[in-house]
Amino acid sequence: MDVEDWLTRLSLFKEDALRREIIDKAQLVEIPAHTTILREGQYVKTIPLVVEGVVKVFREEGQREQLLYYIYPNESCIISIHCGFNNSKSHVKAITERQSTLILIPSFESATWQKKYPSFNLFVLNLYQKRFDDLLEAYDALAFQRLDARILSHLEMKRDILKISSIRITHKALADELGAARESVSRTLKKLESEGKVQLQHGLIVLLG
Amino acid sequence: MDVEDWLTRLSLFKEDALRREIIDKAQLVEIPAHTTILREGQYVKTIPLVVEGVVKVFREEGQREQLLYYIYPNESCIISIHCGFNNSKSHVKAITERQSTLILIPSFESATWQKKYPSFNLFVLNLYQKRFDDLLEAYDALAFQRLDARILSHLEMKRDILKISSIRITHKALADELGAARESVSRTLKKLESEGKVQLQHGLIVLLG
DNA sequence: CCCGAACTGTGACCGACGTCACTGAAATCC
DNA sequence: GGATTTCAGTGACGTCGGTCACAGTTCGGG
Repeated sequence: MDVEDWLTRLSLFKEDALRREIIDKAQLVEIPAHTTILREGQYVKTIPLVVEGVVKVFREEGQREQLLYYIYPNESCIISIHCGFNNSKSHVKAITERQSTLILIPSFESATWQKKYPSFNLFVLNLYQKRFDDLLEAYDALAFQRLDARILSHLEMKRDILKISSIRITHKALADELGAARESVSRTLKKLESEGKVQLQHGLIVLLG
Repeated sequence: MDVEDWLTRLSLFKEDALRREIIDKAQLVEIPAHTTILREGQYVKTIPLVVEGVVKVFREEGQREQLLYYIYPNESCIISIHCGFNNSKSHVKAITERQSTLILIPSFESATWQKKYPSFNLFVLNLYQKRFDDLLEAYDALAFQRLDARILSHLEMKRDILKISSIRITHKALADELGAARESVSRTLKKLESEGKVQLQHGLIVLLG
């Protein structure tokens, strides 16, 4: 599979001229799991379009991290586009959650392409919309929900995406994603288990109900 | 001042045809302070473009509210556009902070206008960018900052906008904007006063330093 | 100028969650 | 199959901020 194959499959960009420009200027990369693809304070020169795998985007401060959202196939990181536009630094970090395939599109073209190609403009716009929703949801969770509810909905989200109700994750990793302490997560999971909402095994959480 | 006058003054929309469409279909309204212009669960039919005054946008859940951002002159609420686009319900509330003048633009046109008029497209895009930043900042504050820091930066933000370092606000109102309890805000303000960072008078907070 | 309403200050208390310090259990690796 | 690393469970305790209950202060209108 090369860039052209993926573009055809994604059918995100309608105009032939746009596809040709992307094929010409973008490169396809395979990235192993748990690799940083965007760090804080970095100027962003490419838009990473995820075609396979998952990328996690989060804020980091000191020891704590706070998940913003995940990027799934067919999507990209709005923040890259955002920073490319404003020529500003990134305030977030992005790492691959597992082995992933990305198309790296140079971002300096994006403003031009948005003017020239309606489908590229729509792509960016849809992305902003989606991320805005994601962010609003994340904000909401932080502002109004307690840890038990946050854990549960986080797990449900994972289940819906992976389409498996047995989620392979350690308490530590879960805690990190939620910006919480491992001990609190362990305790809360125990509570959820006693309430019959999950079932716990070593390195594995099974959602019930 | 009518819609046409304001549009000329704002110089946000370049195309004559677009301006004519807006003048034709939009209406200018004066809204008193503290009036709800968008409530939760409502389908949104108009884009409120603020030309004078300030509008506060926030999430509400039970008794607590949580500020998302303010809309100042020349800006609009991205959520209205967002909901118009997806024909989805609003998840936020918006109220005027003071007497405000708005241009209400019917939102069902917005998708068309974005295709037809570059300046309208840019307007929407810039709005998404700005709000995305605002939201990210709000999220950050919630995730990583304690009340004293949040109060201080909130006040500084107000100062920068109003260009006055004496901010006329009650502790209750400030607490609401931060989604905190009044007593905590009062106590924290006292602490900030003893640290020489602010000066307190009845209904007034003066930023020092 | 007085009274009631709105605003502010403060103590007592509590709940949620973070931190520290362990212990025990599973998994992994020679 | 023991040793080591990683993961999970748990008690003790601290901190931040919310809630409750009131008291004191300031303001604005009749």
